[in-house]
Amino acid sequence: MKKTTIYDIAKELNITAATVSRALNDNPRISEDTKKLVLATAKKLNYKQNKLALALKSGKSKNVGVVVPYINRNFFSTVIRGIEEELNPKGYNVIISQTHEEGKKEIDIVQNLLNAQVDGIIISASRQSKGNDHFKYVLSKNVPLIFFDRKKEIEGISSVTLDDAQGAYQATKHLIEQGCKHIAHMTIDLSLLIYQNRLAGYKQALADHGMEFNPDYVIALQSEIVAGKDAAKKLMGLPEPPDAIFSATDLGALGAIQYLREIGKKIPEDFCVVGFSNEPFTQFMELPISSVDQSPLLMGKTAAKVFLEQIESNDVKIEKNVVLSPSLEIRKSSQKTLG
Amino acid sequence: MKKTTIYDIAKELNITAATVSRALNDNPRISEDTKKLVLATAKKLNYKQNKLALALKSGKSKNVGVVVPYINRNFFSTVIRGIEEELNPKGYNVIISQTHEEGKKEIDIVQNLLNAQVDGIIISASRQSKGNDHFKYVLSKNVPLIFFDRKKEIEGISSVTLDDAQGAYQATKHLIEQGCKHIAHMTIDLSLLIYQNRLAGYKQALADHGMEFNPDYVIALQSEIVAGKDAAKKLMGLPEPPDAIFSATDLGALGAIQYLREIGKKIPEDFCVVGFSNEPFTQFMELPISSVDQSPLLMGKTAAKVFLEQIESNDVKIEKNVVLSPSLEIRKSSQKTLG
DNA sequence: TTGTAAGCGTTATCAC
DNA sequence: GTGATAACGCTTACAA
Repeated sequence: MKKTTIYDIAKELNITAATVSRALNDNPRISEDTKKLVLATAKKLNYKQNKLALALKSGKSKNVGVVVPYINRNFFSTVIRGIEEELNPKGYNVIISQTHEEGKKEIDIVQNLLNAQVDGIIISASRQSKGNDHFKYVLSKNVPLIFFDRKKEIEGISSVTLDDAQGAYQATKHLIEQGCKHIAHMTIDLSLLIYQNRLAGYKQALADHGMEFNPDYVIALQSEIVAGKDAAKKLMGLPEPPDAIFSATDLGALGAIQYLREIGKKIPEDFCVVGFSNEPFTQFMELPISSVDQSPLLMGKTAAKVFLEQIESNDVKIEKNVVLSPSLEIRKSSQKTLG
Repeated sequence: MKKTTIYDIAKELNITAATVSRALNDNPRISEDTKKLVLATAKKLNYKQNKLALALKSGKSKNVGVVVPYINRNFFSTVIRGIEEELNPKGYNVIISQTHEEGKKEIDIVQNLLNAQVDGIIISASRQSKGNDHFKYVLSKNVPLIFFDRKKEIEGISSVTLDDAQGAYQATKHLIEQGCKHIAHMTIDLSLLIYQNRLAGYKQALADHGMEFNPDYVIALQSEIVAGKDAAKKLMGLPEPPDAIFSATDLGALGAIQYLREIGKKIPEDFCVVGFSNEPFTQFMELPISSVDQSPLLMGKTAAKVFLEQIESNDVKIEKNVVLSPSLEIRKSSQKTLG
């Protein structure tokens, strides 16, 4: 079955394609009669607009590229869902790509999206992202670029991030208020801004409450449960072991909890733990884990809105940096006192 | 910065756009010299092929639509990841859309993807999918359509699914072998084929082992933990309560376990539970939950391969139905005996 | 080996 | 109010 074009409709009605186009676009200079006729035959011939032709002509593909490290991480897939829900009603499609945290892949993907004439790119930088040239290049092509969660400091590029420091501050403060005296911190990759900020928030909270910062209490791990267990073991082997852990990841928190229970620690009575990300599993556990929520759905929607603003204002270089506030979800793993 | 086209290169070299095009496409009839020259100036002018123009001309957009109920479900996002990993290296982009389980949205999305001239559609039918006309329509446009996981029986349409019955059979058989005498089954929506098949596998396993099927032991719930709890409560209130549950979802299994522990049941000693989907959280729990793995990554890759085959064979109507074998992951929640 | 010109399906700018 | 025509950027017969 051949695809019907506006020419087919034109031929059918003995008018010209231009008229058909105008009628379909509800151009006021077209008579109601012809409009009705065109619409009717369009339906009859099952006409569907070819978006590619429109895109080529207009220079707008109505596609937006979304780039994440991995798609099957709850945080990222939920951000994408937020973006989708905001952009689809406006007629945009979302093209997703994953970098697998590779810097090279990130460059390729951005280039590829540009070739595909996307109208914008919404991206969370990969862990090994190299340089900023590919990002600046996007701007030079007049294509809006918006960072979310993991940003890079580049002039003229907007971002939607979480106030990681504040989240860490809240978590640490909460632990202090629970009466914890020696709070350790598990982190991942301190070359990433988000983890630097979480560390900073942790430190700040300690300082604000007259507690000393102990470098031995900060331990970096790979985002895995096993690593969390090992780290907890290490911490508990210190001359003065901690009585609480604020982990920059939920899996780290989980691993720590597993180890602590193995050695007979009672949680939250003897030991408190707070994670970060509010992954779904944290609430499913028999011992639900307190965690800092990153509101990924809102982050996605916000990033999409920033994109739309840039498109509408027609100025790619407007830098807008939205910082979302985290919210601490207090659960059993850190709740000594009720209420 | 204006985008450079092959015309810009042509002008620069005082040749014609056609020659440039051929040179870039490594056409053997172009002299090595001009090729080199073209490539060099292409690089110099920072030329990037406009995929839209290519798509319009060739009729192939190099985009594939992937449609799922929700993207932020581990199963679906992992299938998408599989599709991506298979298709990206072949130069395809993946456009994702979510139906939110709505039949109407499914129709709109399919139509929209067709307008966008996708080269194929890979879809898991929405729960409330209405009719088959929109699917048949895709075929009539000569666009390959592939179902995964949730399929519809339509002649000429390929699918990649899991052998749900076999998975259910394995799970039930395993429970029987653990010595369970009264095995209940939690399901969700029996209007969906996958749940029908899981029920069938459960029944078959019972029959094959001389156990009677008791309709009171089958209970349908919404895919939520609370519902799982309630259902477990109901089951335990029966004159002859079960001593095992095979749940068609992991969340259902989790809810059941929570209730059972509340009333003091020892798992797996007194009661065994097996879930379905092998969601990540099942292994994180303090009491890891046995579950049937659906190998979503493989499912995605396989669906992508089937799509590629259809594209290459140039015949949309080749029906190929791949059925993947599930594998039961035995964990503590159902492991009375070791080994 | 390279140039010419048509065509993919739209929309926009002139005309009339 | 409608028609002709050019243009978006690329590929591809057909010529030369």
